[in-house]
Amino acid sequence: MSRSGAEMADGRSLAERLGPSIESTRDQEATALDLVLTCVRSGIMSGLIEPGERLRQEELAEIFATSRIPVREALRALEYEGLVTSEPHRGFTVTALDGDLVDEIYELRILLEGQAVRLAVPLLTDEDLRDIEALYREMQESDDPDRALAARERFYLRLYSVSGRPRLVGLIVRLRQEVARALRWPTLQHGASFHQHFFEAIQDGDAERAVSQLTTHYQRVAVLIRRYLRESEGRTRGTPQERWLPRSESADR
Amino acid sequence: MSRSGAEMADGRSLAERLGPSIESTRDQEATALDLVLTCVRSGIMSGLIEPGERLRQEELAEIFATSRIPVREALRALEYEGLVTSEPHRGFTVTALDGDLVDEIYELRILLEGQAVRLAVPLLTDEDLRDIEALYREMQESDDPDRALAARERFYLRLYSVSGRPRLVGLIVRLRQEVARALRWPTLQHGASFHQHFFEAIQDGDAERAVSQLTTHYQRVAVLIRRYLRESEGRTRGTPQERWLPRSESADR
DNA sequence: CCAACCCGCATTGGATACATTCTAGACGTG
DNA sequence: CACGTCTAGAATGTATCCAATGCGGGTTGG
Repeated sequence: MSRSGAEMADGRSLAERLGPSIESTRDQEATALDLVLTCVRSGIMSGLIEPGERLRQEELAEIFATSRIPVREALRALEYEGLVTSEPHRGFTVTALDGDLVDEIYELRILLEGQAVRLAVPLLTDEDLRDIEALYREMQESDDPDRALAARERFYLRLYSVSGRPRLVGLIVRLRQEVARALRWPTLQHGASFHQHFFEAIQDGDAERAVSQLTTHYQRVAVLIRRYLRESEGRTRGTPQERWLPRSESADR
Repeated sequence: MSRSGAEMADGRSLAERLGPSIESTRDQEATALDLVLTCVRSGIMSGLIEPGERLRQEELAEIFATSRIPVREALRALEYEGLVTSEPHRGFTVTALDGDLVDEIYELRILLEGQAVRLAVPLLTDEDLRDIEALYREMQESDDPDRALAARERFYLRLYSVSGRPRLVGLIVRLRQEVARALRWPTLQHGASFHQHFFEAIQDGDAERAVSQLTTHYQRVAVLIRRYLRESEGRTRGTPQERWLPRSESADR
């Protein structure tokens, strides 16, 4: 327990990678649970914490200057969100995305987001469209990638919420979150043009055209991510010890 | 702490209702968390624990002879599954099904189960069909409602798993679980005839006919459940103190 | 030199205890 | 009688401590 930052992945210890996020988030979150939850989630989604990396409760507790209890609850919450995986008495690891999982998630996203679009578009009011257009502009014009990504998520959330289906929207949000990491990877050259076509179809009230745009785009993105995963398969990232192979084939649980 | 069974709903204390399930489940589950999770979940789904009933952590901890920590983690897991709802500093309650929620869940089930059927039917092997037919017969011929229900769930699980989409199947299982309580209510007179048509379509390899059967059946069931909810709205079940009205309109969270 | 066994350590799972925050009901007052 | 306040109780959030499990290194025998 004396070694403070022995676990490395991209050369820096977990504490070093998470440090900045902690200080900016502290005092914004009411409880230690929320602090850990927010920081670890953004760390995973931003790629700071790599897929397959092991998350030790005590190490995180030390980093966040708290006890293991809030850490455990935060990790369990992340497990429900799909971002980490746990096995009894073996601990938590960041869920690794494999090609099959990515394909299935994008297939589900096409199904669910398509349904949300079909339900929402006929119900759009002028106020909805104004809000959505503002988010669209923020997303397209922002130079900061983080801001652009955040605006994009709010854009979709705002649009889909019009459907009046909270459960559907909740499922979509979780699926998007699960693959958000992958969007950091160099897959989104033609994202801007898709968003333009998609938004124009929304503006025109043409749900089917929007769904069609969305479908072909997601299919393409899934292929790109799969290719990226295959290409990066050879070069091992992180030390082999930290690269943590699951014991069983796929404990989906 | 001295009052062992002060909380009643159908006349028996929570401990009395959960007791048998505990003893039969203990030693099968690895951790205390799994024990509480399994017992409370089956208690909710079987109707032993009523919608709207309050679940106090300390009471459950006492019942399961454990501490509050595994109880809390189990309740959080059930919250994620949608079976219980929590509000800060007010505790956990069994999620009450309202008509809108039921409608949305059945809409989602039509979407997701329809997709699973379309994916699975073309892939069915002879072995798959044999297994599925065995489960179908068990479901139709069993006199014990519990056995019939269990067989039905395994029937659908076996069928949908053929699709090779574990995430899709997982979502379906959770949605079915959420409304499983409602199926205890007198809504399924014509269930048998639907299952027959559905199974025959599966046997014929006609996915679209199966999806069409499923769609109209689920739409009808949703209407029946909604009517049942409206009719039973007047007569309060349980003592008024236990009947726990949500404070806000719909904290879906 | 290699393999199998065994012991020790690291890590997770769980229990108890305490501080804090909120709710709900009773009480008093305008 | 209505409304605000106050207080007792409970539920939550967290820390610390103990038990159980799994993994790896070391040792010993062939």
